[in-house]
Amino acid sequence: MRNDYDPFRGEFDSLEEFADRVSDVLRCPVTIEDANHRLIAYSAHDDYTDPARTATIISRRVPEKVINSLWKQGAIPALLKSREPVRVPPIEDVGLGSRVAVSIWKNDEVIGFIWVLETNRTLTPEEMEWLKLAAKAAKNKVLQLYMRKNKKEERVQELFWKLLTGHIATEDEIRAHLAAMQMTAAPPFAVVVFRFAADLTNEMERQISYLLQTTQQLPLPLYTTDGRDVILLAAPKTEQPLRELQRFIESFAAKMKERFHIHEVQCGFGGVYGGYRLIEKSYREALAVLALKEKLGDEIKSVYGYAQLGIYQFFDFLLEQKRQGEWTNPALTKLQSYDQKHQSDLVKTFETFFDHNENVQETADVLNVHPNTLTYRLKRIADIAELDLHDMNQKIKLYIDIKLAKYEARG
Amino acid sequence: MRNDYDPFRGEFDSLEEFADRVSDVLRCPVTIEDANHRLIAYSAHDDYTDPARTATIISRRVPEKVINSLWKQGAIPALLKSREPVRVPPIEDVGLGSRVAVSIWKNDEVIGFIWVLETNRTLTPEEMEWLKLAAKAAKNKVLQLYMRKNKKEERVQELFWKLLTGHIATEDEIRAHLAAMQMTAAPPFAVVVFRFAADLTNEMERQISYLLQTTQQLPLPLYTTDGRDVILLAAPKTEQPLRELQRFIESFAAKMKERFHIHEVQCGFGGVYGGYRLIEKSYREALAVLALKEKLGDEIKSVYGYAQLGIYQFFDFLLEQKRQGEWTNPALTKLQSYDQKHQSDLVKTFETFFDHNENVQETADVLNVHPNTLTYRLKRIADIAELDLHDMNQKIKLYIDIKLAKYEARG
DNA sequence: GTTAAATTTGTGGAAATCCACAAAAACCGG
DNA sequence: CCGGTTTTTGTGGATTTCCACAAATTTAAC
Repeated sequence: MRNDYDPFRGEFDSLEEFADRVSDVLRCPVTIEDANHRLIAYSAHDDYTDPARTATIISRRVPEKVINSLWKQGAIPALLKSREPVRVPPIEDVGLGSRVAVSIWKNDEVIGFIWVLETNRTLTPEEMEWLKLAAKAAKNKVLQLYMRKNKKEERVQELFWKLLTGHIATEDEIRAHLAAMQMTAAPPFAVVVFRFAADLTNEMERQISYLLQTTQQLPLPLYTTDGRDVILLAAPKTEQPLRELQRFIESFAAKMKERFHIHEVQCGFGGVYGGYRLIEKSYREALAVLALKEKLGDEIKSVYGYAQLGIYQFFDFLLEQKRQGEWTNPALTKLQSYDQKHQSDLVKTFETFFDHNENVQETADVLNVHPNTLTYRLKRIADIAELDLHDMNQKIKLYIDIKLAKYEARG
Repeated sequence: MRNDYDPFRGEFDSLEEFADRVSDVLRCPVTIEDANHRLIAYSAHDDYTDPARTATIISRRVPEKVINSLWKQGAIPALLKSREPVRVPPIEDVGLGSRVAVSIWKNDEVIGFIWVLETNRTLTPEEMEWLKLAAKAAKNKVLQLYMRKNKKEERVQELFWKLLTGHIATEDEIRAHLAAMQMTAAPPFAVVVFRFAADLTNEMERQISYLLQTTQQLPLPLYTTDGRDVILLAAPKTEQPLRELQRFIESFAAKMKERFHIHEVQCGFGGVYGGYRLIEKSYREALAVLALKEKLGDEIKSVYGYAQLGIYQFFDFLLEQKRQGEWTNPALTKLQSYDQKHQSDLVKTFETFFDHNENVQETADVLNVHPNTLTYRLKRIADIAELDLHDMNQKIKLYIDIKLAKYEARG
């Protein structure tokens, strides 16, 4: 093995040409990706490619499920840690044949990957060394792309902030801006905000950016950061945008935890609206969700969307009313004083019952009492508070007042 | 029979003396009542009285159930129509023996009654004529009482208005005033307002006053009128004041209808509070109930108490909020547009379901559909509105927004 | 006009609710 | 400590809900 031999010395006009060269040298199909698994270049004259590679080329990005399985399998973590090539055994589930990969570095940062599909042969150790040289040779070209993207990114971010703060004149103007940047963001939109425990470090920003770039659950045309917040514009594509967003957020939080060990991510998202001008509103709503979560904690732990806030949406308003006027709920007062006098838990019982959708069984389990005990207490509540338990209206009012009292105590 | 003979000629020091005289002449126990069936005087040296009379004397008023049965039986209507004596056969249920009664008139108005208990004899026609003379003879004495009462009544009303409008300094001051008027009104209080279709006539005022004076369901220490409104202070005596008030109002409305053919009485009552100073608040709340009933009509037809208004209590606030801000419920919007497009009734279905306490059977009956149809629609609603039907919070929000939209449309 | 989708109605079985009634157990005031 | 009240737990049976599945019907779309 000649250590000083480098088959990739010299200049290449484009990364495509380079990919072809690598492919020729290694006699295998080659794919070059950026740090976020977007396709940068691929070798053209290959006789065989596996389904994963085909899909990658078609959509110009590695399918998310492939990325996920490469994370689980350990290849990507390894590539992010070391400059050595990594061999990945076939993964049938996602149509992945056997391949070898190497990461492309700039200083201490991974800026891309080269993938070599081992179609009907296996790379020799010598060829693995060549692959490392290929990674080095690719560095400058990949970097150029990277810079170009960053510049564009800055302009886009500026636009995003204008949208978030409502400093944009007309819908038409916005469309013109987006077109100028080759953005194909189409309504409806919702603003999603992730809030971390502390201000974001560069490291974290990169990791977050990576997750956002690689997700394909829903289009995320714009994103930016603000202190502890990551703000993104999501463009749900299904008829059930809320569920879509919910799923995205949950999987995002899970990945942050699994892959980067970042826990304690709060999240909120605003309404899903059709117009660009309502992005501001959606942003405000997302922030409102986060503010409420801060206050109410567990109460709305699994709620992310403004729409799912339900009655909490107007709690700030009600609280204001309550504080200035003499807002009392005699029924609640009676229950509270009964609880005090008899050391009982009628208020909590009622609240829990409603928290669990008026389901007797479930509530009884949560409270560790017999179902009959629960119904007995409810009858008692009806007596004491002079409440008609068949009247939704009255029940709702009591429920709201209980929650409002809690809210007041904390707020 | 000597037509010019009058056994009751001459002066009497007191009505007691007069009652004894009548009793002597007719050889029967005698009771004299004012127009509201309050005891004015009774003959003392009687050997036998029936339970009804005993109760009347003990409590200084005719028991309400006795009054009720006398209305049903027809005696009182007859007495109010004619100056002739009326014989009432025994009514076992209420402990009423056979008796003869006559009304005492001043101009065209009945100001009292004389009751003669036929213990072990029956009045002769001649004695019946004497009884008519007795009624005439009693007139002046009864009238004096009447006037005295009216004067007091005026002072009391003035106090009541002060309470209703909050123009009273301290609790002590109020107690002093009440003591000075020999009023034994003790908290807790609630203000009840009956609102009639048109301004009250003198005739109606008398009838209403009659009903209020004769009711014994709960103490009504004060009352006054204001245009179409009759305002009263009620002092519930049980542990369940709301139910007590509800019953009172329903029976009052029923009696207005049965006895005086006055329909279309609206009613509202405010909170039940312990302090005199909160009478004003209770009054405001009672008026708020009436205002809401005007707007919402059937929606809250059977609601009288402010406490039973439930969520409607804060609808004015919410509406204001809705009108100034961009308050939208995308879920509701989606349902509405779906309804429009497919000529369906999803919104109404949901609303009805909640109006009927989430009871499938009942709601299906009301909507005239199969229960399974209802559940199908609910699932559909959950899909379209992206609503979690197991989340009380979200359901409540939608319900409120539906009602709020209705309220807005009318208000 | 045919086909596909959405809606309504039906059936059946497991689970849950509702209700009345009653036996324990805990609590309270004298 | 007793006796009465309140609270908890238990039992049983009629009714209702929940769910899945399917037939019948209506509606919408091409």
